[in-house]
Amino acid sequence: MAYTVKAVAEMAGVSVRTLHYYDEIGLLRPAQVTAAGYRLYTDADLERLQQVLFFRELGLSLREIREILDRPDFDRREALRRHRELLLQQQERIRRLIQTIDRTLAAMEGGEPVAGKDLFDGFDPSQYEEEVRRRWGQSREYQESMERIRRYTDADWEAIKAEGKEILEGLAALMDRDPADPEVQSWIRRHHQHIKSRFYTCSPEVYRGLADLYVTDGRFTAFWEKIRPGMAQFMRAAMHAYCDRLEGRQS
Amino acid sequence: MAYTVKAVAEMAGVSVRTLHYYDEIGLLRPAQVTAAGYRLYTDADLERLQQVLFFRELGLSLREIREILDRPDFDRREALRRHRELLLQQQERIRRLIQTIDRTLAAMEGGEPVAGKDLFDGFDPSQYEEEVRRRWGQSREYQESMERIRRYTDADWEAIKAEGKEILEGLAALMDRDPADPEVQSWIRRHHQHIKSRFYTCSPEVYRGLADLYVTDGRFTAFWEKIRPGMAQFMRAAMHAYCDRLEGRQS
DNA sequence: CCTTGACCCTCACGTTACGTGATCCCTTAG
DNA sequence: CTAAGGGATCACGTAACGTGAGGGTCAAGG
Repeated sequence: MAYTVKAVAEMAGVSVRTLHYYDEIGLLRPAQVTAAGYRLYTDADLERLQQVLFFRELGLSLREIREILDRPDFDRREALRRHRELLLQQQERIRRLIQTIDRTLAAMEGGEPVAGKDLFDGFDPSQYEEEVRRRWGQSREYQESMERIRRYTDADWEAIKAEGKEILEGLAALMDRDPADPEVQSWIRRHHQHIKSRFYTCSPEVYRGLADLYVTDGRFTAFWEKIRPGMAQFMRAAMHAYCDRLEGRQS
Repeated sequence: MAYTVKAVAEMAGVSVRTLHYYDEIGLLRPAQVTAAGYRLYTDADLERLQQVLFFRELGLSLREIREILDRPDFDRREALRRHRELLLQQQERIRRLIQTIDRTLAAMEGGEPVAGKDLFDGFDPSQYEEEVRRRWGQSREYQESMERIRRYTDADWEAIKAEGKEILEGLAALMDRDPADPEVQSWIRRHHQHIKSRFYTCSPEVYRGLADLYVTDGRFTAFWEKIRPGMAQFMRAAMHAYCDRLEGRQS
């Protein structure tokens, strides 16, 4: 019925120091202390610890947790709702940070062109080559694609680059429209082969992804990173082209 | 050409203490120190400070910023990309936390029923009454709606509650399907009047929102909070019904 | 020349939620 | 009786400053 610090620490998956600290700040006092100063915890203490850990997991401060647990008249729902608001703000902030980083990366990579085969502005396939090889190296499509690429001349690269630019601008134009719009569907079908030949693989998810381009950046990026590493960066370039167009700038 | 701490602090919008600290840790040493120990900053220092603040804004630690700025061979892009990964992880974590809070709130509110007119499980309109009155109190629809509600008997409330449950389950069933699916469109049209009479207002955005239900939770919530405070909670209840259905549980 | 007020400096402690020793005490098995 | 394996209490370290305390510097006005 009575547990020592070590026992509790192991059961709850926290350190002994943490229990000492919770005792110190009055968040979790052991039910009993022996003459020798040993802390002894009961099942009720364990239950309280579980609650503490739950709220800690949610990101509340220990002070707030103490308020919630000690004051029965404290409005827990209101506290949770307030905390939820904070989390939403953090989420929004992080979203903006990621956006800024993406723009910065794009600018940095625009500033120092890779001079050789920078297919699309801001998309450098060589950077992901290793991972791509690991994931698709065995597939016939990959082999064929590499073979094709090996035979390209400088003029070919120029043509491909121009074509890529066209695709980017097409994507930018698409984002205004309804994905169910037959014109959009037709555009996707028209460019299917181009995209496929360049990116080695194209699953049904990619089509849905193209139609889904207008969704928020967070989901957008996560989606593409899952489907195809490196693709997200290409898609972000398209996003930027779109934003530029919105702002009336000509790229 | 030489600025004192105060001048720099005001220009950059940081505290004097912050400049002291940056000097102390070697992140931003002033170009010159007078015999009396006064720090004097140059334009070059200001420029460096701008860079420091930029990276700080992105959430990098001061140690990392020092590495980035001091080592010209340091791969800034790689550092940014790594940081971006961290941010993505944080984002995912926060998303899960919010989800947990929502479930907790739903459980808490299920645990202590409001006993009176809890229309739908987890949706308590009285909670938002004040805001609703501020925003729509003047409208004729609101007045009429309140008048109707005032005349409801207990049996009416029971019926409405049952109907609400049906709508929730309908929504849950919808989420598997393509929003462009004619059946989905028809469902939305069928229930339009019901939803409208219950929520006082229904704009075209709401229809698009219904069709958009399958998007990620973050965007989902933000969208509904914008369209109609309190609606998000109702919609989340639908989400939970959906999840329960996925897990084979019957609610 | 002296004062006044604005500015500058260097400690040094407080913040959060513990991690990491150092040093010493208690309990129990062999 | 002893050794091992706890347990306890300091006490300092973490990141990025905020917030005084106590004292020096500088330019302008009397």
